[in-house]
Amino acid sequence: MKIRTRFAPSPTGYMHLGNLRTALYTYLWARKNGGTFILRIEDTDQEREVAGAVDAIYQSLKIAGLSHDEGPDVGGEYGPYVQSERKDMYLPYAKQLIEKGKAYYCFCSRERLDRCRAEAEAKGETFKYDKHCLGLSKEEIQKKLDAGEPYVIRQNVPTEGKAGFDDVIYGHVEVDCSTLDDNVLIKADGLPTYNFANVIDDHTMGITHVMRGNEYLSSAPKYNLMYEAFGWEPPVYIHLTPVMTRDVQKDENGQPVTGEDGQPVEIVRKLSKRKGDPTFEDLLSRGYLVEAVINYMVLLGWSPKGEEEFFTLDELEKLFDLEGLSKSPSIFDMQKLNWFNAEYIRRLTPEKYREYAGPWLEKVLPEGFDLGRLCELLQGRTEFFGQLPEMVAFLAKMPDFPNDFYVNKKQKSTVESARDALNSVLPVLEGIGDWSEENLHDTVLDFIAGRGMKNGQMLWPLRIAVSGQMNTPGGAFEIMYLLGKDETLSRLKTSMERLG
RNA sequence: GCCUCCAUAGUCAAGCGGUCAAGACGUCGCCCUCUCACGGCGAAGACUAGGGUUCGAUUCCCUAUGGAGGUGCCA
Repeated sequence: MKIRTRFAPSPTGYMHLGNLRTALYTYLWARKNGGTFILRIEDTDQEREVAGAVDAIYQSLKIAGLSHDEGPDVGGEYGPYVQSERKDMYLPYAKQLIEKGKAYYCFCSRERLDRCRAEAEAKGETFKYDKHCLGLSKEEIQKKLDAGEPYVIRQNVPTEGKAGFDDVIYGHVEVDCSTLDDNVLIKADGLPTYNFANVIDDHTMGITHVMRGNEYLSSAPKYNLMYEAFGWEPPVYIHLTPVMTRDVQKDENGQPVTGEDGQPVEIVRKLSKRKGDPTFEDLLSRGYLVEAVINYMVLLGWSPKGEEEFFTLDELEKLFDLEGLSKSPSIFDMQKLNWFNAEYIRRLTPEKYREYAGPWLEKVLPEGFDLGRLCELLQGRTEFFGQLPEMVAFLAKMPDFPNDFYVNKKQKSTVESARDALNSVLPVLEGIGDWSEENLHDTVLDFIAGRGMKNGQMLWPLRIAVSGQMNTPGGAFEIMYLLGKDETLSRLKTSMERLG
C-alpha cells in the first residue's frame, strides 16, 4: 500500500516551531516510504481567518525544503485541498451518520448550552450535552428544518461501553464512552468542525498515516467511532508531543505570579508566538540557517539510532523512523539551537558566509572595511547572523570605556604598564608604511622582543586602546589592520590622552 | 473537578529484566592563546516516591506525587 501523509495546518499567518516539526516528521515519513506528502488547509473557522496566511504556509514549507506532492497550489487528484472549498462534501456524510443513528440534528440555542454548562460547572461536573434533541421525532425535526431554524449536527456517542484506538507511539488508548461528549460535527454555518472534517478528509483523501499533535489524543476515540460507523478503515495514528518552553507564570495583566516563597512560579507551556516565543520565520529573520533549525527540530522529540546528530534533509529522508519518536513533551532549548547554528555556520564556505553576513555588516559599517578579512575573523564566532551588528559596532564607532579595562593580571598589565607600552609603541606604529596585518604583526613583535616584554603586556593594552572592549573578535593586529592606520592612530592617541 | 497521556542529569535523550546507566547542548577546571571564539583534555551532574512481581528491577504491575493535553458551533 502506498503511504499517504498529510500536513494540515490552519492558516494563522506564521509557522510555529511545533507545527514545523510536525510538518517535518510527516514529510519525512512519506519520503522514507516513497509515499505522498499532502498539504491540506484547515480553514473552517471563519472567525479566525487571516489574510495572506495560506501563502505564508507555502512560503515556509518551501524554505524549509518540505515540498508537497498534492495541495491547493500544486493540485492533485483528491482536491480541493482547502476545507472551505470542500464545504459541500461534508453534509451528505453527516446525513449518512444520522441515518445510521450515529448523529442527530440539534436545535439547542447557545443560551441553553451556556446555561447547562454553567450548571454543570456549579456542580463541579464535566459538561456533557444532554442529548436533548436526540428525542425529537422525525416530524418535529422536519418542521424545524422547513421553518429554517438554525441547527447543528452532533455525533451520537453511546452512553456506555468503551471506545478506543491504536497509536503507534502510545499503543492502545481506551476510554469509557460515558466520559465522551456529543460533539458538534456540522456547525450552524454549515461548515464542519475539525472533529468531523478530519475524519471525512483523511478518508476521502486516502490518508494512510495521520501524524498530528497530541492534543487530539483524547478525541481520537470519537473519531474511530465514526470510522466504524462508516465502515471505513481508520488510518495509522501517530500522535506527536508538543514543543514546550519554560516560562514564569503570568496573570491576566501579564504580571509574574509569585509563589508562597515569593519566587516567580515556573511553568512549562507550549511554545506560543503570542507569548513571545520565536516562530520559524522569526528565527530565519534573526539569521538562523534553515538547515540548522531543521536539524535541531528533528532531534527535539525524535532520536536516531546511532551517535551521529548532524543530518541533512536528504539523509533524514532515509533515516527517519517511528520508533525514535518520543512520548513526552520536549522543551525547546535555544542554547542547543545556537550551538547547532554556530556549527552550521562554521561549516559554510567563506563565500557563503560572506553572502549571509554581508547584509548584516553593511548595515552598520561604513565603506572601506575589508569585509573579506572581517568575515574570516567572524565566521568561527557567529552563533546567528543577527548578532553581527552588535559584535562589530566597535569598529564603526569607538566605544567609551573605563581605564581599568587595561588591568589584566594574567597579562601582567596595569594602568601604568599600559601607559608605558602605548607610549613606546606609538612611534613605531606611526613609522609603519605597509599597514598590512603581516607587517604589523612582525614589526610590533620585533619591537616587543627588543624591549624584552611579554607579548600580553603590549598586545592587551593595545587591543583595548583601539577597540575599547575587553573582548573582540580578533586580536590587536587584526583590529588595527581592519581599522586602518589613520583610525588606529587616532583612537590610540585619544585613549592615551585619557590615560594621562 | 473529571478523562487521557507522560515521568532517566538544567535541556535534548539512549536504554526496552542483569550496563561502572550511552551520547549531545549547557556548566566547571586545565591546555592553547594579546581578549573572545574555535580546538584539545578532563570533571561534576539523572533513573520522582512507596509498594509489589522476580534470583535480580531504571526497565513489568499498582498507588501516590509531579507535568502535559482534553473537557468549545477552535483546531
